Amino acid sequence: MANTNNFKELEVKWMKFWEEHPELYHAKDASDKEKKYVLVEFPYPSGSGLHVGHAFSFTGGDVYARFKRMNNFEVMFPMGWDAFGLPTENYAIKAKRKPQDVTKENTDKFRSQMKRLGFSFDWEREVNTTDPNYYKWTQWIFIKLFEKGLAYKEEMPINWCPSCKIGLANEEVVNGHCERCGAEVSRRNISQWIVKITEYADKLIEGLKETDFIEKVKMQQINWIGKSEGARVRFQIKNPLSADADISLQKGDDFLEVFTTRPDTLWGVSFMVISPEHEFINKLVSGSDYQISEEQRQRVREYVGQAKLKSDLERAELQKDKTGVDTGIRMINPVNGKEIPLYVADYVLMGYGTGVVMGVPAHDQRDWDFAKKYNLDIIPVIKTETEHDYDKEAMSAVDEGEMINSGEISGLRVEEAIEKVKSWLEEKEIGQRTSMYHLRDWIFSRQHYWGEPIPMIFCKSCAENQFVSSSDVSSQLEKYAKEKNINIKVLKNNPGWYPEEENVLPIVLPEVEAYEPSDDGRSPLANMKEWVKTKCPVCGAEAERETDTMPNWAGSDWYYLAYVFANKINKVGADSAKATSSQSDIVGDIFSASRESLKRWMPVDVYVGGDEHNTLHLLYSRFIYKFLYDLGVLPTEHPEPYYKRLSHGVILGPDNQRMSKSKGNVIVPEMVSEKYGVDVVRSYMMFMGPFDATMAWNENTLMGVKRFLDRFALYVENQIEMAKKGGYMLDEKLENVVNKAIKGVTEDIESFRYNTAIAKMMACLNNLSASKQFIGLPNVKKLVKLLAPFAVYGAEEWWSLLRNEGDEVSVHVAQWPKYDEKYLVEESLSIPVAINGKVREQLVVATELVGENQKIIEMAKELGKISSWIEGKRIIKEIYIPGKMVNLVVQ
RNA sequence: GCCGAUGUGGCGGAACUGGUAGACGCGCACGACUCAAAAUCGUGUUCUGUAACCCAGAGUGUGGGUUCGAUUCCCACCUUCGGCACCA
Repeated sequence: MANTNNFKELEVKWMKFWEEHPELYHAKDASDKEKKYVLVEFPYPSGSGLHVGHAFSFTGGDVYARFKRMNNFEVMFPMGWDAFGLPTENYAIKAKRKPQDVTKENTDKFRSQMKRLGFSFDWEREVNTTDPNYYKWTQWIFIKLFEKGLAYKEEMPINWCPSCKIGLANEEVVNGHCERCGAEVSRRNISQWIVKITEYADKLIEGLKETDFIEKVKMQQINWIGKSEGARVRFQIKNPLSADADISLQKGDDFLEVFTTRPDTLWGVSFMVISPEHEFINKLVSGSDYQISEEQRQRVREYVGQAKLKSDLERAELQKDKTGVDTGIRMINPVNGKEIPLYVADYVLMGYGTGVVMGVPAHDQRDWDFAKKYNLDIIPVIKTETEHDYDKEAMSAVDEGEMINSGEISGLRVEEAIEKVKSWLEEKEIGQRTSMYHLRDWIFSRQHYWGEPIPMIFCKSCAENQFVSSSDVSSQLEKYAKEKNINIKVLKNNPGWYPEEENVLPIVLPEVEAYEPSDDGRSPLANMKEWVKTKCPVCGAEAERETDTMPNWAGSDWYYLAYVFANKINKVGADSAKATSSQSDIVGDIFSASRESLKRWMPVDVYVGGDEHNTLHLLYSRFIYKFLYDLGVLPTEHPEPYYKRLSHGVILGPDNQRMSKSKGNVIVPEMVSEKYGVDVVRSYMMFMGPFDATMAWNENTLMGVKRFLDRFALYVENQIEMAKKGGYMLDEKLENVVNKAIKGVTEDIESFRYNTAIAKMMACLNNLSASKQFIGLPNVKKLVKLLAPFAVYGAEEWWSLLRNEGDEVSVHVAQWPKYDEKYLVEESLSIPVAINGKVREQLVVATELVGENQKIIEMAKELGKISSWIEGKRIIKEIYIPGKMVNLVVQ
């Protein structure tokens, strides 16, 4: 019998059975059933195997998938491997092995551990990002990004991790340190591929409305994108030395542009500040084009020099103490013609806005700090009902009130003023409405081996010839652009760069001798001279392949789509050497070839993942989905990849600390399963607390769950014995217990409240076993089904003992039990009776009397304790909430 | 500092739209079984007062408010956690 002591035997038995019946968990493309796409984040297959976090979140997804499957949905619950990445590469270097082989080993290990834990993954849809037939399409997507002008090459300072020897995206730098290894990040100039995710900033905000993510996740996404609406405003530079001086600013020769979210405060501007990195500063200190004294020029030069020495981190740390220098330049405020000084100060960032800000000390704390220090005017332009002391601090972030000291807009309310000034700026062509984003473009190049090669070719000859405007090359380029349907601008913006021909994809990672990245920042692939050498698709000259690879995110940006047509991704394992580039059955791209399947399965209904991926992975993958959608290869109507996002919690070690090898508090699911059985571990993890909570592992609580499962097993056994003896009286009360459990468990699983679902089954079993009566085998079967999503092995065993002719071969595809309303109604119920809101006694009434309000109140008053409570007192109010309670207000 | 959460017994946590606070589990106490222990089973378990109760009072971070009635709604504050941080 299936108690938790012979669990090993059962696990072996049923694992084998499921292995022989893959159709149980296979998601059919063609089926009359409604679809349900349940996705859990695919893991990075590390060498140490599945950890508790994996087991926990996968179980959460698995319970839901099984539940939906039993509720007659065609469920897709796939699994794959996000297998590119540094740990494998580092391990391979150390162990002198091929990353491909290491990956194969790790994924095999993960797969078998997952099978043991009883996850109902559809293994026919397994994908692996390092499979050349998978990354063929990752590369294809990149080519499309390039063709649409969303990927460009740029020489730019990047965040460089000296320890990992890799460029990092802004998103991967945490407080100036490498997210992965913690080393301090420095700056380095490297030519990088950049993806223009900023182009989708608005769509990524808008799209959130179409999802059912929890508020927290939506806020994280919105904050990360950081949209501010405002206006650009041009301020004239007063009195340049000569009108035709060789000064080129952003849009002309004699003005500087600022970005402001509050154009209404323009009358309060008493100075301007420019960032030390601004191009104008270079011109100012090096030339003699502006009428400022040599002394001032020298002071600016010194200040800029000092600012350069500070790291971003230092600059941020010194935020309270604002420093700056008057440049000597005077600006003209366009709204009132007032002359104001231009300062240079490092609290103004070059990377946001225009690198120049207007100082409104009365209404911005930073400007106020600066104005106080340099004794600049503080001009209030907004008046609110409360008095404000401008000597103490700024009155910042005021979004209501009345404009004052502001010429023709004085008297307007703030919102009106903002609108009016914006229109006025546009009318007079001094500025225009615009938005700024905190989100930066996405640095897509990595200088490592174990990643997808970026499928681009660089032709030096083309790059050079384009600029000497050889008409011959130019026409060839135009011809190529036309043929490939690429906007010629894209090619001109990236001189010499062309995508690989689609029909040669995938560009397979060659096997190299050494995987170590070089200190000069080039990827190990650069050493593969033969591989690097190729022909220019435009001029035919000798050209070079890109040697950078893609970031980790690339493969996970579209994997939820890959599952849908996994059968078309010709799996050849992780061994690139055996890869074939021909997939004759696919004409054009695999997305278009899979329209029907995509239509059927997308979007993902429930996406289970960790908080750590709520910003980056979610944002990147939503971006790629939207891009593919706009490209027209996704046939879905929903412009978002995931409908619901579920953020799973974290399991801490028994000491209430995050698990780590150094603390020695790591719980390994495989070991615990070995000791107590998979069913116990799964059920315990789901019982610990809410699915999204942070909880400490506690073996005592686990023992409680084990006891429950043992008692359940014993109960089933006893019931079967009783059935053999035959003849039983149906007890309505027990029917009520069973049906209440069905209702409760069903509702709880539906809303991912697994902990209370299990609690309800415990309560149910406690009630049933207390009675020691036979409840009938059909009822026993119902209970087994309720437990099936959690205790997958035990349930299968009990089912095999209980099933009749014609029943499903596996409990996991059996019909989920339905409760019967008639058993939910109890004969009588007990209504609490309160005096002044405090419950004093229970009134037991027959259910059919519940609606008779007056009668109930009278009965309540007659109860012994109640009558003594109200004796001699005046009843002011009598309240009866039908079926819920009686409250008598007395004085 | 800003944004978002969070706070309930000795502990993990229940209480879904305001209606019996503490489900379920752990722990603890007592009892049964046992030579004994473990395991298992049974009973009790928010706190205070009482030998004890069908007794009384207090009680969901703090202070106020709305209500017949508040863990739940409103206001102010505090704690802890997560994210962002000179973003103009």
